[in-house]
Order: sequence, then C-alpha cells, then structure tokens
Amino acid sequence: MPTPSVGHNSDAMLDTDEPVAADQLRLFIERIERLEGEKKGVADDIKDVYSEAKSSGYDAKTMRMIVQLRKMKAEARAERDMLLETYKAALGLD
Amino acid sequence: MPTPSVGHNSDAMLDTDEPVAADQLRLFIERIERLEGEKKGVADDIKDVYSEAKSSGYDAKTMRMIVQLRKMKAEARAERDMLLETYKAALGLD
Amino acid sequence: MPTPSVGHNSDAMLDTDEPVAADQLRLFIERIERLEGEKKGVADDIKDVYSEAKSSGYDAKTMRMIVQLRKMKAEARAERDMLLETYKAALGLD
Amino acid sequence: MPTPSVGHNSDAMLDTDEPVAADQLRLFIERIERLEGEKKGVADDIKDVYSEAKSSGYDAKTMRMIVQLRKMKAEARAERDMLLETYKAALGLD
DNA sequence: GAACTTATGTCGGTGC
DNA sequence: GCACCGACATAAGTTC
Repeated sequence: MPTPSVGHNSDAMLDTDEPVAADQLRLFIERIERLEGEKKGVADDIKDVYSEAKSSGYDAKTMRMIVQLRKMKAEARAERDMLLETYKAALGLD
Repeated sequence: MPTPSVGHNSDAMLDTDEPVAADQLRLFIERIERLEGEKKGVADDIKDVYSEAKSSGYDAKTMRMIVQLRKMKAEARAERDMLLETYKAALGLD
Repeated sequence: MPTPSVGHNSDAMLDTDEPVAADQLRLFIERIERLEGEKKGVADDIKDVYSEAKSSGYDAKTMRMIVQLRKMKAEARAERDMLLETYKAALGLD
Repeated sequence: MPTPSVGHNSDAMLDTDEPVAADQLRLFIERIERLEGEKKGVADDIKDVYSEAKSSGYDAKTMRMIVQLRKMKAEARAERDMLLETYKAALGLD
C-alpha cells in the first residue's frame, strides 16, 4: 500500500520513502505524457484523413457533419438500449 | 439505390465511377470513425491513469499542472533549438 | 457612438469620457449579472420539476435519459436538415 | 410499460390511472424541456452581451473576472449576514 | 468566428 | 446522517 505521504522504512529507517514516492509520481506523469503524445498523434491522423479526402474532392465540413450525424445515431441507439435496461430493471424483468 | 448523384462514364468504360466514389467516401468516413474511436480510447486511458494516481494519493489537479508545465518547457526548448538551427543555417554552419 | 477607448468630447473637451465609459461597462456587467440570476432561477426550476416528479413516483435518472434521448433525436433531425441544405447548395439546387 | 408507480383505482373508479400517469410523465418531461429551452435562451443572451461589450472595446475575459469577483463578494456578504442572524437568534435578539 | 479540448463546478451515489 | 467521491454538464480557452 504505497502512499505518497511520508512514512518509515521497515529496515532501519533508511530514508528511501521519498525517492520511491517521487519515482511513482514521475512514472504516472510519464505514462500520461506518453498517452497524450499518442492522442495527439491520432488527432493528427484524423486531420490527415480530412486533408486527403479534400484532395479527392470531398468537402471537410460536410464530412464532419456526416460523422457527427452517425455518431449521434449510434449514441441515441445506445441510450435507447440503456433506457430499455432501466425499464426492465425497474419492472424486475432482468 | 446506390447513389443520388448523377453522372455517366464516357466511352466504353463500365459504370464503376459512382460506386467507386461512394466507396471512397465511405472509406474516408470509416477511417475517421475508427481513429475517433482510438482517440477516445486513449483519452479514457489517460483518465484511468489520473484515477490510479489519485488512488495512490496524488492530486489530479496538481498533476495536470505538472504535465502542462513540462509541456511548456519542452515546447520552449524545441523553439530554442529551432531558432538555433535557423541561425546555424543562416551562417552556413549546418 | 460611445466607445470605451479614449476620445474627445465634441464640446470644448469637457472630460466626460471616462464616466461614460465606466457607466457603459457597469451597465454591461449589470445586464450580465441579471441574466445570470435568471439562468440560475431557471436551473432551480428544473430541479424543482425533477423533485416534484420524484414525489410522484418517477425516477429522475430515467427522466433525464428520456429528455436527453429526445434532445438527441431533435438535434439529429436538425443536423439532417442542415446536411440536406448543404447538399442542395453543393448541387446548386437552392 | 405503464407507470413507474403501481396503483389501482379504488372502487368504482374508471380505469384512468395509466393514461393519467402517462400524461403526467409527459407533462413533466415537457415542462423540463421548456425550461431547458429557456435556460439555453438566457445563456445565449449572456453570450450576446459579451459580444456586444467586446464590440464596444471591452475584454470578455476581464469582464468575466469582474462578474465572478462581484459574485464572491455578494456571497461573502450573504454569509456574513446569515452568521449575524444566527448569532442574533442564539442570543434571543430576533 | 466556429470547432475542439480542457477545466471547473455541481449533483447524485456511497461508504463510514 | 454527513461527508467524500466519482460522474456529468457547463464553461472557458485555444486553435484553425
């Protein structure tokens, strides 16, 4: 049960707690930074696809609308399913 | 009902233009949707890391500040490097 | 055409610019504050309706889902219409 | 799916519970939707005021800070007053 | 000026 | 029963 808060090391009080905590924090930060990098990469990829599509004569604005519309449909469906589940649970049918 | 758009293929070509175009658009859309999905996945991963860090006693808000500060530093350094490159090129030192 | 930026009063440079500007700003602020108050009032009204519905045996969470679902449907329809307009414009049919 | 609340009509009542309940739910939903609409309208009005102020040369960010500061002051004052009331009540001075 | 992303504040759920 | 916590909605900032 590692915690960032100060504590004691079992063996003779060798002060290793803080280094460990610092390493742990550093690790979290680095994982986040790596993931942020990935996210940026994917976002750039998306941009590239839009650019490529534009080069093929498609309008980005229209494409965005299509993507959004499809997403909304999918979300509505998911919501509907959830609603159904809720009803079923409320009626003891699950 | 394939596509609403009008058009015909000139000379002796089989009529493949419209299907191809529709497929091409569909392909672009699907690539984007797939990438959007990936992006969401990564974003969720980031959230998870913050949660995990919080469970270890770290404050998310503080961590965000750290990440941001480091990003700014990295950008500043990149800018400095670029500037240096520019100078070197201008002086014929590259 | 009063502006907050410094200027001249037409009649003999009586320095009334700043009071006017201050008043104008004050007026903007007060309008915003009044609207913020209204917005909070409406938000509270919404809460009240949910509470009232709960007292009548309805589940707030389910109601929220219904409201959201309906909103999504409406938005999808609006989006669809917009998309149609875009197509029509693109095809010179408007 | 009839109604969330079970119920029956006590003796000799015509079976109008379910329609009534459905209507009741519908009514709640519609009231909420109407209020949501109002809230959006007010939010848009606020945006308009900021835009208008910007056109007059004021900086929106600064204005937001002013609004927030004034709100905090007002809240602090309200809290003070409440505290005073509490004291007065405790001392039988009300 | 419009879209996207991040950040903050609020609200309902839960555990002590 | 209250306080904490996580989730959601709104709001702000940033970028194209």
